[in-house]
Amino acid sequence: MDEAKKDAAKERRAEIVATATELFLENGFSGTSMAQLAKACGIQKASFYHHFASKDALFITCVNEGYAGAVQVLLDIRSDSSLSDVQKMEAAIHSLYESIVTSPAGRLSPLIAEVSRTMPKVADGFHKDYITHQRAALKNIVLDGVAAGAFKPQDFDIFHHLVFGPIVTLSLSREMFAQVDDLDAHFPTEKLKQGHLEIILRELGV
Amino acid sequence: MDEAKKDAAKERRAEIVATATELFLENGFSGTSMAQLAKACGIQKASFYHHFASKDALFITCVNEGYAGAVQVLLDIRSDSSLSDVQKMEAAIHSLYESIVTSPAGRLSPLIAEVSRTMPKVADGFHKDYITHQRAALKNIVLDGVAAGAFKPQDFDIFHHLVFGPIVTLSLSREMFAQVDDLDAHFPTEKLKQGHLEIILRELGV
DNA sequence: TAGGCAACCGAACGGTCGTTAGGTTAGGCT
DNA sequence: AGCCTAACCTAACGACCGTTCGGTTGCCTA
Repeated sequence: MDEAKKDAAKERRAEIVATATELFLENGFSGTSMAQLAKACGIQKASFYHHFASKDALFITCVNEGYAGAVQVLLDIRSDSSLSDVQKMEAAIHSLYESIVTSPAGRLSPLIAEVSRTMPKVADGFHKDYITHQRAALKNIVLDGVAAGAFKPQDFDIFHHLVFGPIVTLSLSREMFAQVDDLDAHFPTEKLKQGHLEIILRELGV
Repeated sequence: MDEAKKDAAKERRAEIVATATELFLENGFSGTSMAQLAKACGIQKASFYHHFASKDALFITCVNEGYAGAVQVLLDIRSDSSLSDVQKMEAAIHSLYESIVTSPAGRLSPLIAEVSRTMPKVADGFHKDYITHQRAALKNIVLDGVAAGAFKPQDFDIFHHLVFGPIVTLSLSREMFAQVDDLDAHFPTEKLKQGHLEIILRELGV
C-alpha cells in the first residue's frame, strides 16, 4: 500500500472518529445507535466493522483520541520561559477551562461516567492517561513557583480539589442543562473563570 | 379503600422506588433493564406497570424523591439559633458533602447527565427543584453572616462555583472510578472536605 | 491484464428491549 | 354469598439493537 492511500485511510478513520465523538457527546453512548452513526458518517452500518471491531472499540477510540494531547498544552506552558510563574498559572487555568469546558476532551467526562460500570477499562484509562498527567503537569507549575518563592507551598490533593472541582462541575452543568435554559446566564464561563482564578492566586499567596 | 391498605400500597411503592434507585445508581438508566428491576424487586416485569406508567416515569419518580427534602437540612441549619455564623457555614459544608457525595440525591447527577438529552424535563426539574433551592439556602446563610459582620460580602455566582464545584466533582469522580482503584487514596473525602472548608472560610474573611 | 485486497454494500440474524393483552388471586364491601 | 378491584401473573408482541454473512466495487501491484 502506498503512502497516499495510507493517509487517505487514516483520514477516513479520523473523520469517523470525529463524527462519532460528536454524536456520542450529543446523545450519550447507549443513546447513539450504529444506525445513527452510519447515517451521520454516510456509510452503511456494516462498513464500520472494517474500521472498528465493535461499538465499544469505536467508543474507546473516540475517548482516547479525545483527550490525547490535551495534556501537552500544560507542559508547553510550563516550559515557556517568556512567562512569569504567575502568568504561567493564569495561562494554565485558562487552558484548563478551555480543554475541560469547551473542548471534547473534558466534555467526555459524563460519557465516561455513563459507561464506567460496564467498561471499567475506559474509566481506568481516562484516569491513568489523562487526569493523572494533567494533575502532575499543574503540580509542576506550582512547584516551580514555590521553588522560586512566588507561591506558598501547597497540599496538592486540596489544591487540585480547588482547581479542578469548579471547572469539571461547570462542564458537567453546561452539558446537563444545555437544552433547558439560558446557559450563559446560569453558568457564565468567563466570569466564573475570572473569579476562580483570583481565588486560586490568593491561595497561592500572590 | 381503608387506611391500612393505602399505607401498604404506599410502602410497596416506596420499596420499589428505593430498589430501583439503587439499581439505577449502580448501572445507569439504560444499563438497567426492566427485567433486572423486576428480579431485584421480586415481582414480574408486567407488574411494574400497575405502579408506574413507564420506565421513564419510574426513573423520574426515583430522581424526584431522591432529592426532595435534601434541601431541608440547609434550611434547618440556617434557623438553628444555637450556632454562630461560622458554625453554620461549617455545618452547611458538612451537610453538602454528606448530601452530594454520600447520599443518593447528589449521586444522581451523572444519571441525570446521562438522560438529560432524551428527557430534558428531568434535568430541568433537577435544576429548578434542587440546585436552585440549595444555592438559595446557602446564599441566605452567607447573607446572614454578612449582615452580622462575620463574613465579607460575596459575589454569589463565584462563591457557589467555589463551594459546589469541588463537591460535585468529588462525587462524580468517586462514581466514575468506584471500580477501578483505591478510591479513598485518590479521593479522600474527609481530608478534601477539611481543606475545602478552610479555603471557603478564608474567602469569607473569617 | 490478471490477481489481490481494502472498502463498502444490502440483507438478514439472534437477542434484548420496553410494553401490552389477558387471565388469576386475594381481600374488603354490600 | 356475590361482587369489585388492586395486585400480580404468564406469555407474547413489535421494534430495535449490535453484529455477521456473502457479494460487489475499484484501485494498486506484479
